[in-house]
This record gives sequence, structure tokens and C-alpha cells, in this order.
Amino acid sequence: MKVEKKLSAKDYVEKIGVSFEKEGFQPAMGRIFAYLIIADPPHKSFEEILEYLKISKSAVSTSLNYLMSRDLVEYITLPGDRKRYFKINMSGWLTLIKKKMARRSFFGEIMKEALSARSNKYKEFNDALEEQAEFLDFMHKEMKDALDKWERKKKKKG
Amino acid sequence: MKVEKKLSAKDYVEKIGVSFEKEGFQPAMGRIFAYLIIADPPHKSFEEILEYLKISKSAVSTSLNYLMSRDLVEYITLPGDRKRYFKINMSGWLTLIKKKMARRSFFGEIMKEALSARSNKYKEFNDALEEQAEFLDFMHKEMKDALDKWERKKKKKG
DNA sequence: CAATTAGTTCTGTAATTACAGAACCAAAAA
DNA sequence: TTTTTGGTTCTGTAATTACAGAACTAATTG
Repeated sequence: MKVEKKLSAKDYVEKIGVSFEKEGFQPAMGRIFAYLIIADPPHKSFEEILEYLKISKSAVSTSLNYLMSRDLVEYITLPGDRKRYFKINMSGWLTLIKKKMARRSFFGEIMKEALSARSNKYKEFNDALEEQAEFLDFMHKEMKDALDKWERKKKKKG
Repeated sequence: MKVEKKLSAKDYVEKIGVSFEKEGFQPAMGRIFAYLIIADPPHKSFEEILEYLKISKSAVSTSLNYLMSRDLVEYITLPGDRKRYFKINMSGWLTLIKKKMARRSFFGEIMKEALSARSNKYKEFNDALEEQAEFLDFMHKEMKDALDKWERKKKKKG
């Protein structure tokens, strides 16, 4: 029987942060994103972020601005309060995935271009290369379909 | 009417190399991988690689070993020739995608864990977070299906 | 029109990366 | 047995990254 050990909030921040880093973001960004996932309430001020994570203003500022430019984070304001409150933009992840898809599809394109420039002396290799490009195309299409499917499902429910 | 400008081999190497870098690989790795895509014949020796790309032995060695450890590159040998000839392992890209899928699914898991630790005071946020986790799950499943579909398609044809 | 607040931007630096160059080494060839 | 080949590994470094800390600024508040 597996004992489910409850993680502390700080542990979540580390764990999520590391995963986020693996997606290619800087450490500070990962931890900010992670903090905003576990944050209760889910919106936190600039100050709260830097205090909780013990990172500098500059790191918070640049990270937040980057995350906002990528639509992964947004902010709200509260009446009678000058501060901005930062929170996760849930649609950002989807945007991110779409961008990655586009990149991969582009990679497939390039492979096809390369193919057209190759000699026909190594048919086996060329065939494999073409198959790779087709695979990328295929996956791109399938993922697009999946996204559509998801969106339809969501619309029906919501 | 679009004029299709034919790229030189070196240009392909740059273009593919950059794309590969964007997938998170080091510059040298990107260019080696790119070179192996356009290489005619598609297998090249250690020496040929370093000469063509004008990079050091150490860079070639570490890059090739890394690429091989990731199953993106493999090597063949030729009778009566001590050298190894490196070439692209076409199944590597698929492995790569599978690994990325696994990572993303893991990310979804963590989000669900975080969810279970959140208070129920911010239902809207929690719901959105849950939806995100479900979305990642959904995409993971869809991609797995797509991969199966591709494999069946390939089996039927090949 | 000060003083405070909520950040931004600049400057410097510690840590890390990505690689070159040289030393090195095991297997094969001479 | 020495020499050559086909790499690998070590050492040093230039370039880059990721951030701290301080200076700065525009809006708000007193």
C-alpha cells in the first residue's frame, strides 16, 4: 500500500517549479508560476511574490513581464488598491502548446525541403526521412483535431 | 507567385540547426543533426563531421555521445574500416515526442496534487486549474491514440 | 509639492554553458 | 614494438544566463 505523503506548499513550489524549468523556463519563472498555482487566494501582489520566494525585485519584475508577454500570467486590480495582483492565465498553457506544435510542423517543412535537395542515391534514407516529415505532419494534424475536439467538448459543457 | 529559392547545403544546416536548438539542444548538436539530415551519403565519420562543421573534436565527441544516448543518432561500421559512421536514427524523434508527452502528463499530475492541497475558497480558480489538468490528460491520451494510429498505418503499409 | 508606493531599469557579478585545444588512451596497423 | 588512428577526457576560457542590489521613475497620497 502506497503511503501518500502530503507535500507542503513549499515542496509543491519546488516540484512544479522544476517541471516548469524543464519546459524551458528560467528557475525564477518556474517558481513564480508554481507559487501562483498553489497561491491562496490565487492572485498575489508583486511584494508577496518576492517575499514568499525570497528573490529580488528585478527577478520578479522581469519574470512576471516575460510570463505576461507569453500569456501565461495576467493581473487583476482590486478597487481602492494601487497594486496589481498577478495570477495564472489558464489559457496560456494552450497557447504554449499551440506554439510548440507550430514549431514542430515547421521542422517537418524543413525536413521536406532538405529532402528535395538530396540526391536519389540513398533511397532508403530518403524514404525514412520523408516518413519522418510525414509523421510530424500527421501529429500536427492529429493534435489540431484533438484541440478542436477539446474545444467542442468544453463549449458543450460550459 | 512565390519564387522558391533553392537553399545551399550549408544554409540547410543553419536552418535545421536553429530549429533543433529551439527544441532545447546545444548549437553544436543542432548543427551535427542538421548535417546528418542533408549528408550524402547519410552516414558520416567523426572526421567528416568536424571538418564540415569546423568544430573541435571534443565538441563532436560529446555531442555525438549525447545524441546517441538520446537515440537520435546511431552509427554503423563498414567492412574493413575501423571508423564509425554516424547517421540519424529516424525513430529517435518519435522517442523524443513520447518523452515530452510523459513530462507533460507528469505536469498534469502535479497540478492535480496541488489542487488537492488547495482550499475550496476559490472555486473558480480551482475549477480552471482542474480543467487545465484535465486538458493535459486529454491531450496526452489523444496523442497516444494518434501514435497508435500512426503505427497501425505504418504497419499496414510497410 | 514632498513623500511614499509599486514597480522598472541599469549595473555588476556569480554561476553555468558550450566549446576549443591539448593531453590522453585503447585498438589496430605497420 | 612502435606508430597511427579514432576517438575520449581534461583543462581552460569566452560567452551567456540568471539574478541581486541599487538607482531610478511615474503615479498616488498626504
